[in-house]
Amino acid sequence: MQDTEIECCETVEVHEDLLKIVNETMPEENELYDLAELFKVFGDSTRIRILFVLFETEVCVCDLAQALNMTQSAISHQLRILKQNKLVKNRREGKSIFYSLADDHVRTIIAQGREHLEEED
Amino acid sequence: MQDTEIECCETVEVHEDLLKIVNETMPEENELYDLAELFKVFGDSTRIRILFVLFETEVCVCDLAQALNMTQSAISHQLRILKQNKLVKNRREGKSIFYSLADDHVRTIIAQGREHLEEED
DNA sequence: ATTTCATATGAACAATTATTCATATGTTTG
DNA sequence: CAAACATATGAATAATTGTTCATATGAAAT
Repeated sequence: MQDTEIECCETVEVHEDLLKIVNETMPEENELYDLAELFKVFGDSTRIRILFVLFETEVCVCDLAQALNMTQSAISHQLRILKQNKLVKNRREGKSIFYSLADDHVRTIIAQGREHLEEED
Repeated sequence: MQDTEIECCETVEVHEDLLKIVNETMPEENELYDLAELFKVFGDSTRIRILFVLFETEVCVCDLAQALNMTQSAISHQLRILKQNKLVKNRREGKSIFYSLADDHVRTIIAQGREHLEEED
């Protein structure tokens, strides 16, 4: 237990509920951190562009770089981040490495994001 | 039209498809940007914590600050960002301002994020 | 009207991050 | 085995961002 004396802004009855929420329904600190880390991955338009390509087809790094008009290095760095977060997987075929979507949550998450944007005034 | 000579990494047949994808299924530049901006909002654990509280109840700034053990200023800055992105709305009641969820996409997006995390090895 | 309370905001600093450049790894071909 | 090709990675730089501190706004109470 902790020193939880709350006496701000005259709101009296909400406090116990609030503490209950924070203690019971709030995920653990490391899950919150992981969630934020995951969404950071979606928070870059280069990575979003890569994902939109992968929604349609598997593709190698070189083609991705050309299609998105970026350097191979920049794309490679971003693919690494996508892979670390398991949004993307890859396989080797000769000299090339082909990337594809790892997971269908990616589609859902981005679809929900788009819906949210559409509903703006 | 543009100078689209592609001759990298011996992959020959994919190129036309790739260009078709990039030209036809890829959202406009500003939508990509807006999408990334939206997900950046979810990419901070303080804002995630705020949203988890708002999943359960409407709450005023002062109580939020106390519950999350942060300064009023820090919370206020983050609420501003959440509001600008229409994830959150507010109403005045006397001296206090109460914040609540603006939209149910927020729940879906975060739920999908959690599901994705659960599926990790 | 002045003080108090709740919230908002601007400037500054520290920390994080995307891209570039140079180079390393690893596979294939000669 | 050496050269060429596709990709990965480390260091450096520039840009972005979260928090703090100080202060401003705006409503309520005395």
